[in-house]
Amino acid sequence: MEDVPPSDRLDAKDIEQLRRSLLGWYAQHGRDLPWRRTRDPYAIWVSEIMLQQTQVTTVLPYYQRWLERFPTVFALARADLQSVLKVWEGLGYYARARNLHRAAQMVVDDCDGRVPREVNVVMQLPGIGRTTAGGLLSAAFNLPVPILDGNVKRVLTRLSGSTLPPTAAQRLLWQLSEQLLDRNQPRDFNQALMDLGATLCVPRQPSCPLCPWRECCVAYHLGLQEQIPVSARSPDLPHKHIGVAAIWNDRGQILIDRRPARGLLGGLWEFPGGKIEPGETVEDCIAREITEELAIAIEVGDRLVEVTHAYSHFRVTLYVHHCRYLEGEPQPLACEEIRWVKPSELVEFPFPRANLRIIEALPPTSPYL
DNA sequence: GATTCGTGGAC
DNA sequence: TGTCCAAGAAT
Repeated sequence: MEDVPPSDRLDAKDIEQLRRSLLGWYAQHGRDLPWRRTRDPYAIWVSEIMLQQTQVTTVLPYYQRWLERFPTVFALARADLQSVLKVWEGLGYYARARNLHRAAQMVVDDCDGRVPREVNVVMQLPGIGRTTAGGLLSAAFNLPVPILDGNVKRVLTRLSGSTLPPTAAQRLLWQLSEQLLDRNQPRDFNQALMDLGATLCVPRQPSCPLCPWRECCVAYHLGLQEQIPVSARSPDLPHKHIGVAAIWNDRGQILIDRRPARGLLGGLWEFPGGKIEPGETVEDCIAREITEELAIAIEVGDRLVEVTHAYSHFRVTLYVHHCRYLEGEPQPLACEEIRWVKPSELVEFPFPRANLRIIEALPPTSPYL
């Protein structure tokens, strides 16, 4: 409280007005979303995890498919990780799927399949932080637990006109979120707050004239709604160049490997390859990487496709070549598992997006037969 | 506290 | 076309 000057503090009347106006706006303009039509804590939990750093329109088809494939926490808990990753394929941040799977097993084993109602308990589950805990408990059980996701952060930063440095701002915003939260309707209030940020109080060109909080918004009255919150300049992303091998054996099968369970794209399958060293040709790189990682001999052939892909903190270009398998038993020296599969079988394995584009470019049969 | 985690929408 | 940024958490 020390960092909030008394003159800037909201009094009880302001708070009540803010709650009323927001809930009134939400009743008219709130979005109709599938996870708002259920009170099933598991379904809401799934939506909360999928929505982390991911827009609603992207999540919708995944959410429906997920609940068809894993309708209950029990179904998810007994599924194997590969099938879980397959349903998550394309959604990104795959640790979310691994954590959700593990957390489901914990809830089944320790809580008889019921989602705990205490913040401190749900936050012990992998993949559930403070914001997800608040979203889950308020939406599923109508419990008064605050949230602070990207939308709410932007809304409250503008409302308060805060220009504090990140750490202090974070404290203030959590405090505001908790202070404003309507104890009588925490579910609707939190959902309304997120809708406000997602539909009106957007990063660029917010629709202030339509905003129910216009009168109380410090940024609006200062004309700073475009400047607040201040956006951090993005650092230049490094660009990695990767040689990739589509290795065919004499049975028309192609070699894929499963990445280590943790870290980038953990547990997903890929075509083997590695970074092109300075002064190295793509062909040399592929031959070297395959020797180092799989301990087999190949002949590098024609270029298949070139794929550029942007991750959150770097870019890659994959230079993919057909390769003919010559000899040696493939060893999983830098991966978890190796398989020879027919092209038609590739759809059964979870791949990252960039590799799906390789699969699209792949001929239905080996070019060496 | 700073990094590391994907992918696509929007402009 | 490039850039920002999404219902953040884990390390």
